[in-house]
Amino acid sequence: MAGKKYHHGDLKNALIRAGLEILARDGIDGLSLRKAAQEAGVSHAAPYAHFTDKQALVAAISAEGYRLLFNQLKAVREAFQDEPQRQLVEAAWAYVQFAQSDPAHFRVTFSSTVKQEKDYPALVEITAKCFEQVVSIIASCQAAGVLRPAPPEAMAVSIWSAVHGFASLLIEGQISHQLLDQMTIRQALVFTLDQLTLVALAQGDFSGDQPAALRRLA
Amino acid sequence: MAGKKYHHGDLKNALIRAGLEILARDGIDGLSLRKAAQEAGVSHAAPYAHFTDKQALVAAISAEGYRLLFNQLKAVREAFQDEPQRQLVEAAWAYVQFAQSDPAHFRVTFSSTVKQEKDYPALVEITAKCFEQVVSIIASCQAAGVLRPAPPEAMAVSIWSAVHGFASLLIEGQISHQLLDQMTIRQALVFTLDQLTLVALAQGDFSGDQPAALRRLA
DNA sequence: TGTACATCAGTGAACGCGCGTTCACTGATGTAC
DNA sequence: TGTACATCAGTGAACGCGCGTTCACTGATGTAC
Repeated sequence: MAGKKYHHGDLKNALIRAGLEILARDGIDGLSLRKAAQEAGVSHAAPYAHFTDKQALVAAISAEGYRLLFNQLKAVREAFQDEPQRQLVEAAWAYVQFAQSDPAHFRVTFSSTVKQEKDYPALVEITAKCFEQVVSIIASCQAAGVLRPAPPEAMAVSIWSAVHGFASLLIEGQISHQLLDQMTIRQALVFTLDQLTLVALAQGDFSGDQPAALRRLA
Repeated sequence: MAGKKYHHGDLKNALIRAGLEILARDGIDGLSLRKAAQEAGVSHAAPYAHFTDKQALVAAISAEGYRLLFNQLKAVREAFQDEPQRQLVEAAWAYVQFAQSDPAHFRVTFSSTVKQEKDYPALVEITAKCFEQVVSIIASCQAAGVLRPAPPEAMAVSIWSAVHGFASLLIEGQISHQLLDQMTIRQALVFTLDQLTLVALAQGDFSGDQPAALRRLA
């Protein structure tokens, strides 16, 4: 769409996309406004027409991460409308896949460096929308007897903690290779969720042979 | 012990301590070799006599974090020798308190920036020792019927994920204020652990009024 | 349809900064004799 | 006990770098008439 014109046309979004590429390629410490400008094919001062400072770009990138996640969570809820326990598994899996596919973006998204300021209402809003999706899934799992009855916000924090911790430890390379030799990442995730639910998810899981994997480990 | 002598005497450890102070004060991006040298009262080139590069100092600081945690886990096991479920709660609590009391050190400790290299055997070793402590606690909980029977390494990953996730979300400011107004951090942690155990921890918990807190939320 | 002009997204030079790292050096320490 | 010397932990100047941010500017765009 945008050629080599003087006016770029959609530089703001181009800078966000550039930032995502830099994160994927160079990691979190490699992200700079100057590099984003260069990646977008624009002089290093141009970004200041669209972002007041570096933090504003980081906030936009973080919001983009939440937006990505929100869309996935919504899609999962729609795809498995009457299967709350499957919603739970697939939502968690989407979360872990986000972390795996772009660890630096995942880290930026959930880091607080930006958040404490209230200067980014769009970020706050999409964060809240994400959390609502999680709470909805949790509530429907409780209604279906998949999760214990308890205040859904509290339960959401517990489940989210487990999934977020799993994703974090995974991308930081902290999960023992011994374990990952014996089972797939998805199986390890479902095993973890299984500890939190009242019904056995693993047997209903689509990858099939988790019990065998566990037997091998024992 | 060390005055203003030309030879410092214990510069290596002084640099690690300096690094910890900088982390606490300026956060992860504020950590530099030059600042650590200054904080230790030494010229900015002096650290190179003890660390080959910046990464080596970071690795040492990470190892220090694991050492801290290891000591706490060991102390918990010794203090509650025949109460596995209390070991579980107090170990998790020690972990969360580490994160809360020094978030930047906590992040550095569990970040992989360094770890992939095998150049830091001391770091790898203390990491493994920490994980062993966790596995031991989990295994004794299983033996006591507090946790379901399953390969303890797999169970350890699940529990660790939940606790690590909780600690991470907490220090990134992601846990809803609404929830934290209704219950203490310890209560929220115990609630989470409760979802993972076969017996109710909350009632045996020492802070007492968690059920009331939950009732308030509902 | 054509022209004057306001708007504003971009440019490029310049600023000051802190960083990691190297290098020739120097001062203190401790050991061999 | 005293002296020569090797060792090595520290110094301070210097390197090159990329960064965030500002500033006077310029070129393209679109609107009023």
